[in-house]
Amino acid sequence: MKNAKRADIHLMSTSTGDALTGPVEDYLKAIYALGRGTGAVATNDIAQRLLIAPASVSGMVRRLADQGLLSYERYHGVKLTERGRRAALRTLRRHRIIESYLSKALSYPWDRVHAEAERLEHAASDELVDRMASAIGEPNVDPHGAPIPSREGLVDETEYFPLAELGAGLGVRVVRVSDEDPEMLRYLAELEITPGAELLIVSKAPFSGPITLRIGATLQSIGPSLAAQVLVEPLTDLEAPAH
Amino acid sequence: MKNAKRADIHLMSTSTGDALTGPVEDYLKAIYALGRGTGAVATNDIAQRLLIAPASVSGMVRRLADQGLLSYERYHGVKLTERGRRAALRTLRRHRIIESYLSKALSYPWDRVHAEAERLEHAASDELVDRMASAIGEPNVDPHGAPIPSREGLVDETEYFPLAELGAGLGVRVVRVSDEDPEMLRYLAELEITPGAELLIVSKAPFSGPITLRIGATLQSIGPSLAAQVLVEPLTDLEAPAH
DNA sequence: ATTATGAATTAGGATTGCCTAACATAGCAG
DNA sequence: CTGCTATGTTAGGCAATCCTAATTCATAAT
Repeated sequence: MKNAKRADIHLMSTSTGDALTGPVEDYLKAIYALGRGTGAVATNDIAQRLLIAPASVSGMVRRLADQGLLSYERYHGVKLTERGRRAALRTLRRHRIIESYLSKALSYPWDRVHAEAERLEHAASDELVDRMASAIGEPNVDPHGAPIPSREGLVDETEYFPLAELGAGLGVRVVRVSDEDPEMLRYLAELEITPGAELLIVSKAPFSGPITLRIGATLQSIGPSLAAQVLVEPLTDLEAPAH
Repeated sequence: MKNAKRADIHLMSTSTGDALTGPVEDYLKAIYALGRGTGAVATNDIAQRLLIAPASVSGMVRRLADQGLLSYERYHGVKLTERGRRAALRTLRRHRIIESYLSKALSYPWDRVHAEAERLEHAASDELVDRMASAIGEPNVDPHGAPIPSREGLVDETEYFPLAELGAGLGVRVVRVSDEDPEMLRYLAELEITPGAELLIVSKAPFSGPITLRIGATLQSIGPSLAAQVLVEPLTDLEAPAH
């Protein structure tokens, strides 16, 4: 019972009594993202995502397993338990609500909401997050199009297509873009490639060449690595953009 | 140069390049509060305020001195340096802006804004805090009446009188109440003893007895320890409340 | 079946913050 | 001026996280 107070210091999220630290929440988020909810994740991939040495991940992962947040077999990767998954989704909800709130209520620039939310998600109480959500009308997606888990821990897990993988001639609607790189986000905004935008894949140069898109009235070419970060859904013929 | 990354983890406030941890910001705030800006502070008092063992304070205080945030002589208390004072005021500004924002923009209950701000102040960027401030019209005081330091680190340091120290017969305006105890705040709100309220000290029972106040049309008695938490300014005769 | 290669783990450290127990100092009371 | 009591400090530890270096394991290629 000694040192009982210790953990209070970086204690997070003032909520349903878990009390996870910031780093722990980050690990869970990373594992969730890498494993798409369920599915085994390699410790090296966690390390890479969090910019942490692989050795450090081994240690942390053991502790998380002890806490029942994930199951773990030496040398065989990691899988979130139901508790771990719920904790990850709670953090994800916080993150995305905060992003949405910053964007809508405070006109926070969309390329920077991610970084800000990355810190606030560990400090905001459930009450605050809920107030933010209701202040902006309980959105279902964040500014980058990522689905926001419900209070009950349900998420839309629909999978969309990376723009890079679809063929020329197809009309698509942008559903979601990757949110981490501010510079990329600024560029995408400049091209008007944002969630909801409709565009036509005009052509794809071979050998991973540039992809030409018609966006509104203009044509733009983007590289395949950028196109891989843009998730889209095909438009039905009925709603195909006029050409 | 090893372990250079370490500090990034709990790194705060994304700002003018300092990068103080949450605990460090808390120490500086405490020392500022106890020393009223300048003035020597006893390590024991810091310990008491932060609910930390005195021994722990000795250690931390040495580190803060090494970082040039305070000056410190063994056995003779602690004093903020100019840098320390500026850091404390920055945190104080964050705290109070956040409180004000939560209260005004999100209707956050006034007895809980303190606790929430206590965590957010270590995570919010300067940009966010500034956006919050301008969203609510750059307030000068927080919901409890505490003055908000300017971006440049200036604060109104006017001293007011604890209600407990003034004599019967005097008309006063409530300027500020202590913000830490939610229960007390709820009670004060119930009595309508909130910043801006005008009231008349009707009588003071001797031997630290209750103080009777006329608030609007009603009479209320409060104990001296509560009255010590309420700071007021005397009304000029011209604006004395009608009786 | 053996071995190279890459993935993952252990070993050994560092840092921040906090704790308890034991010791030291200052400052006043006599 | 001596000694008590307050207050403060050191000593020794622990827990969370991270790091580098060295080692172990899994597996695919010989």
